[in-house]
Amino acid sequence: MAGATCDMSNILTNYITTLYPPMQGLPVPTGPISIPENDKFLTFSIPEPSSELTGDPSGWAQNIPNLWSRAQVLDWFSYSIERNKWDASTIDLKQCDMDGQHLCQLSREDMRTMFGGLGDKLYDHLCQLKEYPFVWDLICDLIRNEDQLQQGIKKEMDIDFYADRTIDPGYYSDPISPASPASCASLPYSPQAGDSSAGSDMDIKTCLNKDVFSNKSDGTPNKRRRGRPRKLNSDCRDILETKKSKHSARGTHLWEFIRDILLNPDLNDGLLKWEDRTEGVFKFLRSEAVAQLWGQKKKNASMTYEKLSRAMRYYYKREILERVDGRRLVYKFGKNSTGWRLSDKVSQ
DNA sequence: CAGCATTTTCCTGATT
DNA sequence: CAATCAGGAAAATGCT
Repeated sequence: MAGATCDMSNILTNYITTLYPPMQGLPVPTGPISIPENDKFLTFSIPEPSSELTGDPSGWAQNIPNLWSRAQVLDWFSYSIERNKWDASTIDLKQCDMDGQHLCQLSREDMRTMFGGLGDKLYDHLCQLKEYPFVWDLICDLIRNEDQLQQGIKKEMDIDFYADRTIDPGYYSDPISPASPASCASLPYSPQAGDSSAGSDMDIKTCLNKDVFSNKSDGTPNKRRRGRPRKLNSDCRDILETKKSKHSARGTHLWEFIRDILLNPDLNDGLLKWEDRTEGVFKFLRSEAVAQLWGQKKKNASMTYEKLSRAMRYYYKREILERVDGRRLVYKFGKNSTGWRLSDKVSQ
């Protein structure tokens, strides 16, 4: 795959923004990226993104938030205010004077107190940025597995990259939100109007406005949820979803969701663990927490491990998972799953 | 609109 | 006993 590096880097850039809408419009890191391959390193060059806005004068997007300088923090605030079409005069800029480390220590509540309705947006975006390194890990993983990369790109691009540039807000609300252990994980499920990170520019303002008053006034068609209707009562947690945009599944099937958590041990806050990395055997450590996250992704607060596991069992027949007998909470990836293997020695 | 894919929900019964 | 596992059924939603 030596000669293909140039093409590959272009593809990668597209791939990233396609797969991770939260990164849309963000400056993608440029320059060389090295991936260990056997005992040498392969170096790819990531070109300047050709996308529209690249408003990042101080380079905050090139770094993880923790490492931001005061200037970069300030820049990020400006960017966010602009991006959310927020009225800058309502923000006290003195509050923005802090370094990245300080910024990262703020809780969602802090943000709300300091920045009102914008607080949630800021907090969510920050969570995404913290996950940035993970995105690169994933990309590296994909590169190592050329097959998978090709397939993935083809699939994703066929579907929506060339089709239209409208990003489905519900699609990638949180790439791997089990990440951000300290911050996001401890949050109670917070059902903002629309997905908070629903970055799609088109209705971000609407979302913001709804956020403030959001009481699920009606008028919304209120579609039914996927699956057989619940029997009744359960939990009348109906604070959810103001509107359900399109669908959310595409590209994020349950097994992929599980795989992606597994692939990111640093940020995988003890949710799942590999039992046998090479064989693809893994175990749920916090089954209900994983189910909740899955539910969050699908905007379904009533997801439980019980139901999630039913879906997992359906994978046996399709050989996406293999059965592991006698071991509770243990599953194994099957031959029809991809993207989890460490050394999928790719044929030349 | 039909039919398919992929869940989601429920349920009964068996195991751990 | 509480969690899980096993699957069958039925139903929902998006896609082709």
